[in-house]
Amino acid sequence: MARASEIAYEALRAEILSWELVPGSVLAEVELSSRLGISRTPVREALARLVGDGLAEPLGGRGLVVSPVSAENVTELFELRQALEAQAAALAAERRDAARFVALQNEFREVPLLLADPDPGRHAYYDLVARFDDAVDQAVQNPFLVSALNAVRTHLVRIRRLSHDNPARLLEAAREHLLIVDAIVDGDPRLAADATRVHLYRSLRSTLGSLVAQSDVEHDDHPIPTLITTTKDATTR
Amino acid sequence: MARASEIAYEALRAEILSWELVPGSVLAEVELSSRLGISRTPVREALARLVGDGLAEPLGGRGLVVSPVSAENVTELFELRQALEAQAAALAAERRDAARFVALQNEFREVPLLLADPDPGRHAYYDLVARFDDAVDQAVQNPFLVSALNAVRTHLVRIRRLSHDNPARLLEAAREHLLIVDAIVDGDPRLAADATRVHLYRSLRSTLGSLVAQSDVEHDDHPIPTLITTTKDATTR
DNA sequence: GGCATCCGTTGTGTATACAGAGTGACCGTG
DNA sequence: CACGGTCACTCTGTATACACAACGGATGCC
Repeated sequence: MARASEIAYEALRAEILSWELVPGSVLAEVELSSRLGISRTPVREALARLVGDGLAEPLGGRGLVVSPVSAENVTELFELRQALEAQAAALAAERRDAARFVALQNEFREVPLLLADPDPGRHAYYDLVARFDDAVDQAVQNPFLVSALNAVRTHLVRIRRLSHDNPARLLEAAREHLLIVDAIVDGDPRLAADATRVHLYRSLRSTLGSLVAQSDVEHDDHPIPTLITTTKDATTR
Repeated sequence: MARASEIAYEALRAEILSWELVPGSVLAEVELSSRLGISRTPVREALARLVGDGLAEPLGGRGLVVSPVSAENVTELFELRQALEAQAAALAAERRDAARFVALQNEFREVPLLLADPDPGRHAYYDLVARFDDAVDQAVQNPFLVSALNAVRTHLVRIRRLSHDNPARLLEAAREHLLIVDAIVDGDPRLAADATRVHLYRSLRSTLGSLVAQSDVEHDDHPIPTLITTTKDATTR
């Protein structure tokens, strides 16, 4: 059995990323320690790591809450993401193992067949993107860059629960990804970076559109101000 | 009086950045708690934050050490830094408060006069660069990007102690910075990003040259393998 | 009836005590 | 003399107990 603090961190992180703990939820140490069946000490360590990840933040100097998610957050996050992923794609194009990306190339070409079935194909596509990200991480050979990318991806997981990509968008995204993979296979850093920026620009536009739409729906049905807020400051550390 | 864990974190962080704690130093909880005059609990919290910052790392699963610094680290760090600072400069060019950067422009123009006195001018120049960084941070209005930049700058502080910039390099750097400021004042994002990449490329070359030279000196005088290592893995989180 | 103050409760921050595991040294044997 | 085993020590990980500060409610005064 691993350390209790590690278990607590993984559990809380998973609950936050899966929206079981919605933004704004209070993270009380005693409540969590009793719920997780461990003492307060490892819970404190887990909470400190969550604050470091930007998933939790202090609330008025007393207590912690799950950090909010807003449209401003998404735009700001994508500005960072664009810089990181464009650099990663460029470096991957220079240092890649060609065979591995040729294999990914073939997989991305078959995504339209994959998405014929709407729901199982969705997850298969997300798995493929995850494998692409792993391949890029290994190709760049840069712990600093990979660490920063993983931090961004953590926040993206929460956002993905907000914006439900429609099948048409997924097909577009697959074509955009394929272009990135092509550039990496060709060893063209400039094109890889530019194709990445194109993909992320369209992805952001799609995400924001989905956010606004869902925000309106929520507003009509039952107002949940904690889900989509217009808070401008989400301190990430 | 602030929290003891905060004091411990700031103290240890300062000692690591100032090379009072050299890379490879063991960070034992009991020793630190007695030295800092506090109990182990806040020390543990401080150490956890240092690991999160990448300033400390586990050693073989038992105990923590101050993370090493190597030439590979510097190159990798600059690959991340280039992506972040180029993006920050571009966004700053779009969103800047023109007056503030015009003031910086005048200051950078007078750096040659400043560096007439070698030693006091050095610190005055570093202060100017710090104010420039602050101005960029405020201009970009992006907590995620600023947070990532601060993480990189933390590591740069340690590296700066290794590579002593010579006056000629500082003059060059000032000219390069001035070009970045010019681009930001002109509201030219593309030029701001490109000028930033030029500056960082030359800065990296200078740093690496200084590193190798100092490494040789150290090797001749008294070998300190912990200072300049060829370790390829520096886990940053 | 409204507002201010006081007290109780709750929750964080810190200290200390305990358990388990790994490492090192020392002793015994081949 | 060398190698292996065992014991003890030291370290981290966890639990618990205590102190202080803040928030909320209730009560008394204006």
